[in-house]
Amino acid sequence: MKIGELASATATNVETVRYYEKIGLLPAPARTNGNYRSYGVAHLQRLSFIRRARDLGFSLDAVRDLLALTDDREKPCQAVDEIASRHLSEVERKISDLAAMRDELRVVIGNCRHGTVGDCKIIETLGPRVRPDPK
Amino acid sequence: MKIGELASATATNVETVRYYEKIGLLPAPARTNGNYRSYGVAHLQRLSFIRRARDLGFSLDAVRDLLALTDDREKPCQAVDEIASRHLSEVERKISDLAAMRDELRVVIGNCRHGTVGDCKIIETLGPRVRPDPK
DNA sequence: CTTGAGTCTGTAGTGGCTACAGACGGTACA
DNA sequence: TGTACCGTCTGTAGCCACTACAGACTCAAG
Repeated sequence: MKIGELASATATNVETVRYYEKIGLLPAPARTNGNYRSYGVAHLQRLSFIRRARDLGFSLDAVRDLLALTDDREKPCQAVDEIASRHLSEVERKISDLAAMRDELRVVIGNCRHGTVGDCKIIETLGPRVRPDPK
Repeated sequence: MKIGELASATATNVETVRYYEKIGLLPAPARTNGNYRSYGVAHLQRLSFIRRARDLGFSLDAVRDLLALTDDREKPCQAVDEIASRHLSEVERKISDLAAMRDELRVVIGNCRHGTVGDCKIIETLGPRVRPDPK
């Protein structure tokens, strides 16, 4: 399988595949006579795993850890659970941060009376919350 | 006001203040005899605005646009409203992306039977969804 | 035999900072 | 007066996870 086929089979950019190889996430495949990368099923499986984990928001470091764990089938699953759970809390934290942003943005936008910038409530709300001379 | 005071008054890193100056977001201030940056109230206000907008998730480019708008008080507020509204939809999109991730992560983690990696449902769920030989 | 698509390596850019290194300024205390 | 120490200065490099080239090649179709 050539890199373009692998890439399209996994909905990945060709450049990204090469990047994963460079950072050691995907093993370097054999080469054809013309020096083209030649991938097998194992590569396809591994890249699919990586993509799916990335889609779920795992960092490349986390993916690396997960991949390392899959190599030893005897290890307890706990380490995997831990990585996933840590990531879940991270995602939940991001959601609540964004939800707070969203609520505040709605208030800000809701105040807009569509006049001029001079009496724009959005600008005003964004504007300086200056503490009176902390010095 | 020295850079450290400005920074702590706005909960910003000193490096970030200098970075904002470098990219033209914050005007270069006067210097003292010893070549220290010397800020006035206008800088404090501008940086407060920037920080608040950043806290609400606006990109530096959006902040730049907002700042440009605040300079002409006669302009209609519509442009401001547009930037903010566009940003709000962006935030809402991110929230729903993350919520989808969260839901899927919960399913994945919920499947964990705490055995060994060999029969780990997390790894399995993450694992290759290989379409049978697309060639 | 040419054309065009795919692939190769290597480097640089993105956003928004953050982290140094190495030199200089300013102040508090001995 | 020395000295210790903090803050500040400039400039450069690093972070994440790619993405976008440039310039050279391989290969299959017409």
